[in-house]
Amino acid sequence: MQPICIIFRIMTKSAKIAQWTDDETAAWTSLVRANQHLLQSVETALKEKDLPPLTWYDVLWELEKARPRGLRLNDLGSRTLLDKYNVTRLVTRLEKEGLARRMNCPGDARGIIALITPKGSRLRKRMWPVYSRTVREEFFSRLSQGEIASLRKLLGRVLNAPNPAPGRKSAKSV
Amino acid sequence: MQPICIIFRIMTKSAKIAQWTDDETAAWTSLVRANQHLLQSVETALKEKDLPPLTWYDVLWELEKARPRGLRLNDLGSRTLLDKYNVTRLVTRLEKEGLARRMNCPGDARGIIALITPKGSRLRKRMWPVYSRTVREEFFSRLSQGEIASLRKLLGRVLNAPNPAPGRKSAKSV
DNA sequence: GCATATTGGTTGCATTTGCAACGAGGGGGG
DNA sequence: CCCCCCTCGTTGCAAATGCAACCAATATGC
Repeated sequence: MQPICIIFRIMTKSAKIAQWTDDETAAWTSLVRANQHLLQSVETALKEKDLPPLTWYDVLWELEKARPRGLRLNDLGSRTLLDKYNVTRLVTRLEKEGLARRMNCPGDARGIIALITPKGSRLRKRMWPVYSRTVREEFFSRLSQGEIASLRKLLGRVLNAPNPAPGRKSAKSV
Repeated sequence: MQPICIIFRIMTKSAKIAQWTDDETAAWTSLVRANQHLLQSVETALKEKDLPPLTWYDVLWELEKARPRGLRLNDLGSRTLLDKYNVTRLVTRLEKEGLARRMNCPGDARGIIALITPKGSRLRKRMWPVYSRTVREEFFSRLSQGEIASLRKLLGRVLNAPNPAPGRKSAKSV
């Protein structure tokens, strides 16, 4: 009724979305910073022991789990959230180090299957304690089990929401 | 008493740290993935509107807040969690686009102060709605206010914990 | 069956990042 | 004042990343 109300209405049209509460701001920055800090710690710890970066671990781990049949590069990419050109080059590098190898895909002539080698397995096993211990020290040990569970729930909610892709929303890729 | 117990004891010596519960694993991967997904969404949204990447926003925003006295490159780096060589180059790029400028630091001849220009301010203002809306849609809107608050609390705990000495796991760092 | 789109993977090029070394300036102890 | 060491910012070089074009193989439409 009063002018102020009208102004408020008009403002909210465009500004309401743009305004964040204190909690929202802090939650967002904490998320970004916590993640960055943790990843940084892991990378540093790995480097200290002359071990390759975390991305290598992720790939090796996926290949390890996919043993012995291996994994299409495409699937490897979607599991590790790596773009395909990045997968190509990462696998090439792993291959060069003897940690993985490529194989033609039986059913599909354009597909390539990546396999982990014994050397790759051994490297992954050496990386794991460093990775694992850092995350425990910097992350898990600072929260109770219950808190970890609720963190899982909350963050999972952010991820599992149906995400309308720009342009074409796939029905559901579950 | 039983052998199994002894084996367990021995195992835990080295393996306990390395073993993650289901909740721990899921919490960690959710954290990494949620963060990655959100940042990716923001970057995509910005690119769609032909706007510069998120790092530019962060820097511009810090400079905006530091107006009109500006900010030492060093401080700018610590606020944005950027390495110093990265700050140097980012500011150079901004300068080249007329979004910021450098100034000698009065009290300290080796210091450089970065200032935002009006053009920089305008750009930041144009970026904000895109940034803000994406985060709201993909993050805030999927949680209740209470959940956001507890997320803030939990993640804040991860960040604010004092640097613990390695080898000593605090029983409870609450 | 053939033209056309789509998928899977690779590669060249430009941009960005990480690392390590450097130069200039400042602060403290002799 | 001089020397040593530290901080601040920059830069050269190597590696990683993003983008877009590309080829080969498969799926789709007529």
